[in-house]
Parts: sequence; C-alpha cells; structure tokens
Amino acid sequence: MPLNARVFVALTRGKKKKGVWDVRRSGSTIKEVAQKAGVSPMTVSRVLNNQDVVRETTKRRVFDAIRELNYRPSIMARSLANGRSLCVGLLYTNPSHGYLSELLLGTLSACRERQHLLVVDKPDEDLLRRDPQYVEQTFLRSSIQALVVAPPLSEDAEFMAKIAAAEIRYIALGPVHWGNGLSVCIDEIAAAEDMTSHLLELGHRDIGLIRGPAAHAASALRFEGYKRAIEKAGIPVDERLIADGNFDYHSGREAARRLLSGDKKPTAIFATNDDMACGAIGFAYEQGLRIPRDLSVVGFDDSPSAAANWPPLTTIRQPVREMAEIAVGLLDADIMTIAPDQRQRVVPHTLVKRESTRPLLD
Amino acid sequence: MPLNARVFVALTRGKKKKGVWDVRRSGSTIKEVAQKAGVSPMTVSRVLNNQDVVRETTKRRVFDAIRELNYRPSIMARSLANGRSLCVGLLYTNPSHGYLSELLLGTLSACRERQHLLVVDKPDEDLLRRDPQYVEQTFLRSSIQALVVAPPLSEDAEFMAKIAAAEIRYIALGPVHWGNGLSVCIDEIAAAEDMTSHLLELGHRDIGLIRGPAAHAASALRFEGYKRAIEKAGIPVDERLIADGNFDYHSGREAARRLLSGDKKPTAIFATNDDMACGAIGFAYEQGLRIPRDLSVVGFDDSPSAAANWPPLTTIRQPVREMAEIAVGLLDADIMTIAPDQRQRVVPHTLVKRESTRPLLD
DNA sequence: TTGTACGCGTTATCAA
DNA sequence: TTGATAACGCGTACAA
Repeated sequence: MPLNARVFVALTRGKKKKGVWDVRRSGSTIKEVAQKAGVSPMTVSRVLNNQDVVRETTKRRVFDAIRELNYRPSIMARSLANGRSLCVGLLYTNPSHGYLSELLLGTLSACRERQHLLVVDKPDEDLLRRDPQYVEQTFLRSSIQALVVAPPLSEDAEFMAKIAAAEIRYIALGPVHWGNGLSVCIDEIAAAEDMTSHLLELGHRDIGLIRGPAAHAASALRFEGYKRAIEKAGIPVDERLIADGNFDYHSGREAARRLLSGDKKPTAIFATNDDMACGAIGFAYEQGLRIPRDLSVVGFDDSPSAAANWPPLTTIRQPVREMAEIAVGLLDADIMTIAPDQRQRVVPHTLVKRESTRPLLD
Repeated sequence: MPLNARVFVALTRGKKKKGVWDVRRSGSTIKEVAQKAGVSPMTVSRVLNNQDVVRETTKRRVFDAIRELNYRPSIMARSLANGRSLCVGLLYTNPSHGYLSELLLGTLSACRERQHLLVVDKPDEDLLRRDPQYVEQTFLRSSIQALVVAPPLSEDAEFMAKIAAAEIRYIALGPVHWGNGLSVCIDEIAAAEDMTSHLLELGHRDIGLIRGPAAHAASALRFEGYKRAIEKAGIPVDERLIADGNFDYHSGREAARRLLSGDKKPTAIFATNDDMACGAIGFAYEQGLRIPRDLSVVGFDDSPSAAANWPPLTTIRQPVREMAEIAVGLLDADIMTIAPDQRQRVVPHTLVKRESTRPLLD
C-alpha cells in the first residue's frame, strides 16, 4: 500500500493536536463520531436524519459523541451521496439594494427548506455585453444546476436566450416570458392602473407620468396601466404630461423639470419607480414647492428610499421575498407537467399609502 | 450483485431521453465525457484543470465531448475530493441594504477566487435572543467551516461568545475584537474626527451631534471622534448640542427636533449615520429650513439613501466591499501565525463631499 | 502523455 | 435495531 494522503493525514492528526484554527480539515467526520460512540457510521447518519428506528440509549451516545467532537456534517458529501439537493444559482446585475435584500431573504429561506445550495452571482455587465462566450464559459465551469434570474437581467433578451441555449433550468423574476422558462411577477399593468386611479380618486386630473427606459419590459406595462386608468376616467392622455427617465434619481429630477416647466403643469406626478420619484421631489423642493401641499408625487417598487425619504412615498410594493420563494419552489417541479398558461406566475401587489399625496384642493 | 441505485439509474437513463428539465440528475458526469472522448476520466480532469501535460488533439476531443454532453463539473464532488475549498458562512441580521449589497459583492468575489462556497444566512433575531440553543443547533446542523459576521451582529457580545465557544473560525466586520478572532474595520474615531473637522473648516462652531445607540460599538467611537475634533479646535463640548438616536430615520427626526428647538441652535448637524441624517433633513424641511443654506447636515456610512436624498449627503464611506474581501482572505490564513496586534485590520475610510454642507456665512 | 487505484464524507440498500 | 457494502463525482499518487 502506498504512503498515500490518508496515511499522511492520519499521522499529522496523531501528532499535532487538531485545533479550531488549523487551516484545513477542522471538522471531524462521521466515522470518528461513530467510533467514539461505539456504533457504525450508518447509525450516526440515522440519528442525524431523525430516523426514529434508533434506540434511545444509542441516540444519546451518538449525540454525546457529536457534541464532544464538535462534529458538523458536510453538505458537500451529503448532497453528493443522496443527489437530492440542487445547486441553485441566483443571478442579478443591478437591482435596487432593497430589492436585492428581499430577494436574498426569499431565495435563502426557500433553499434552506429544500436543502439546496444557494450560490449567488453578480455577472460582470461589461463582459456580459462584450464577450459572447462569457455566459457559456461561466456556466461551463460552474456546477450550477438551476438558475433564478432577477430583473433587470431577466429582461435582457440576448442573455436569456443564452441561458435557454445552455440547457439549464431557470426561473425569471419579472414581467417576462422566455421560451419554455417559468417566471414570477406581479401584474404591472394592474398595479400602475391602481396607482393612477388612486391619484384620480384624490381629485387629480392632470397627472404627470415619468416613464422608465424602453429596455425594461416593466416600463411599457406601467405606462399602459397609467393610460388605461386615465382613459377610464374619461380624460384624454396628454403627451405634455409624459416624460422619460431611466429609473435613477437624476433622470427623475430632469423629468420633473420638464414636466413642471411646461405649459401644462401636473398637480400630481406618478414616477414609475421610487428613485425617480425621489428625484422629482428633490427638484420640487428646489423650486420652493412643498410636497404634498403643492404637488403629489408617487413612486413604484417600495424601495427603502421610499420610506426613508421626506415625505415618505406612496408607492407600489412587490412581494419580492415571496416571489423569490415561489421561484425556488418552481425549480423543483417538473416543468413539463406545468401547463403553458401556468408558466407565468402572477402574485398580488400592494398599494402602500404614505404621505407624499393628498387630495387636490380646488 | 444487488439491483442497486446505479443500475436503476442506468436503466432509466437508457429508456427515457434525459432532458434539461428532468427533475434531478440533469448533468452528465466526468465518466460519460471520458467515454465519449475515448479517454480516461483522469484525462478529462486534467483538461479541466488546465494541466498542460495533455496532448492538443486529446484536449480538443475532450472539449468536444464536454460541449456535446453539456457537462458541468460538480463543485460538491470537487471540493470533497481535494479538500481545498472552505464552506464559508456569511452572517448578517439587519445592516442597511446598501451595506448588504456591497458586503455580498466582496465576499462573493473573494470566495470565487479561492473556490470557496459562500453560504449566506440571516439568523432570526428573535430566536437569537430567546433560544439559547439556536446558534448551537444551527451550526451543528450546517457544515459551515468558517464565518464572516457583519455588524450589528458582530457587535453582539453574547452572540460572539457563542460563536467562539462553537469552535468555528470567524472574522468579525466592524470595530470590535473578540477573543482570538480577527476583525476588519475602519478607524471610526478618526473618521468621525475627519467629518467634524470638515464642518469646522467650513466655519461652523456650533455643531450638533446625533449619537447612535449605546448597543453599537460604533456609537461611542464616533462620539469620541467628534469630541476630539471639537476640543482640538478649542471649543468646549456642549451637552445641549448632543442628542441621541438609534440609527433609524424616525429617531433622526426627533433628535433634530430637540436640537433645533433648544436654546443653543446648531448651524450644522453631524448625524452619525445616513438614515438619521435623512430624518434630520426631513424635520428641517418641515420647519421651512433649506439645506444647506440654513443648516448643514452630514451623515455617516454612504448608504444608498445618502446619494438619493435631496440634497445628496456629505458622508463617510467605508470600503465595505474591500473589507469583505480582506475578511474572506483572512479566513485562509493560519490565525496563530498572525501577531495579536495584527488581528484587527484597519482599512482607510473616505470623506465623500456632496451637497448637504456649505460654508457658514456670517 | 495517459491510465489505475483509491480516498474524500456521506447516504441507500440489503442483510443480519 | 444495527451494520456492511457500494455508490455519489471528482482529484491525488503512482505506475505504465
């Protein structure tokens, strides 16, 4: 028998007391626990997995050994052996910080529940655009078996096409549906319609809209919702009340500048995301306007800035955490058994009323 | 030979075409690749690991097979085999969203570089407080070998004591040092001193301070920095200019209310985090004050709200991403070889000047 | 330059 | 109720 690694490790272990801070291999194995408890590794495994066949006294012995050795099972070995747990990749580029935070919470808890491994990744956007092989390379090297893709990455047609071609199971978050893939989203049109109706109910009739960038699927849908509500109220859609932004603070400021310096001045502004709403409010302050006394402003997304701003923003909340949980759950299912019309999962949104709006006084 | 799982899988595979959307086992193995390429699994492994001993033609055959079979190596099996990669846990409770986002980026890239597995976890705060066994249980079940703990959790003495007792290697982020553990932080005192000096240079002499909660180690340090700068300028520290908050928006509002309605009115307010600074600005607006014309306000942390607010906040930036990278790197080192005075790693901070301050006009 | 044998830490299967 | 054995997919040591 050659002097192989095993022997070497055994020797090392014998000589040098194994401390917490040893660089590698700080854990004990199931075998060591078994030996200490005077049982077979299999019994230890049974105890760990709550199989109730094990005798109480044996169980106790095993638990004692586990505690003494400070034993922790290895997920790697475990998943390798039972082949049950998936290695799930969570892909995002630049969602808002609040979105990311909730997204993590949701995927995390869903993965833990199913004993899946969550591997978070933020692909480099430049490489994504420039290197056509990047995606392929990345997924060839990694061992990710399933993907959850967050917006705005999930709205990138080119990227999603590559994902589909890479023959990987995936779920997209956001108002999109690509090929055979599943997606989870809110009804963007209905949400925007709700928000617009809310402003109408407060008596506003000249409602400005700050649109999102064309690259985001959500932009067109939110615009559509706005139009529907306006038209249902019997008001013609006025081009002078519509400005374009690209979902960031600065563009919201500029859009508000255009809207408020035109010849048709809105009494309320619906910014189709919170950052733009904050920008609009910033511009309004600069002009000496008071919010909501002189102008009502609403946002969309319920990002952290929505609640932290002054005044706190009325906005639309997506249940991001729940959506993420659903997405991970869907990964388990055999997609072929899901009817095509069930592949886009729509979850309810909420209109969060805060202090950035008030009834129009006439 | 028993009809074991292997045989069963083989049969299944033979019959049913293996599709992308099969619930489990969507990947091919190194053996299958080897067979298709007409080489041994070992050769495939060599190709994958860029060992240049392999003949070019063989390499090409292997790559073709990999592509055809859409093969992806399994990290689990790989780390199990070479024992090199650590399973790193990232623990956080409720840092700001921006902090979390940067934290993730840093740990992610550092882990990928080292082929470590990053497992993110957000422990339940209630369980943490109430169930004394929670931490133990959680780490007993999981196979995390090393921990990166983010503030404010890293400042929880009770929790950190448990971590230490659990005999797990860990790095704390933030201005703390527990037992043998390592930590990475900025010099909070110097940072607060820099910020206060900045206000002094602008001509302010009555500088209000909104302190953080006593539970956070950072609170006392930032206060100390403030005092040092004030005293260096030959100004006595005035109790009437100091108010307490607890790092959230609302407490910042209330603190500003106290400061601005006292008999000693500040011309500048140093809120020791951004959320409180935003709250202070909100209150100032409500009182009809203009920022920075009538009052300068500065924050600390450079959270997203700092840039998104109006006016954009002058604040202190911690290089969170780099700190996280350093932390993961430190996990690799043998801690015992690190001198005790090197165990607390201090990284430089930055004073970010934006538009919430201006020289005092007299 | 390539292949063989074995071990990594765990679970599934079957036998005792 | 427990144990022996063979996988899981890959890398290392050594032989060819």
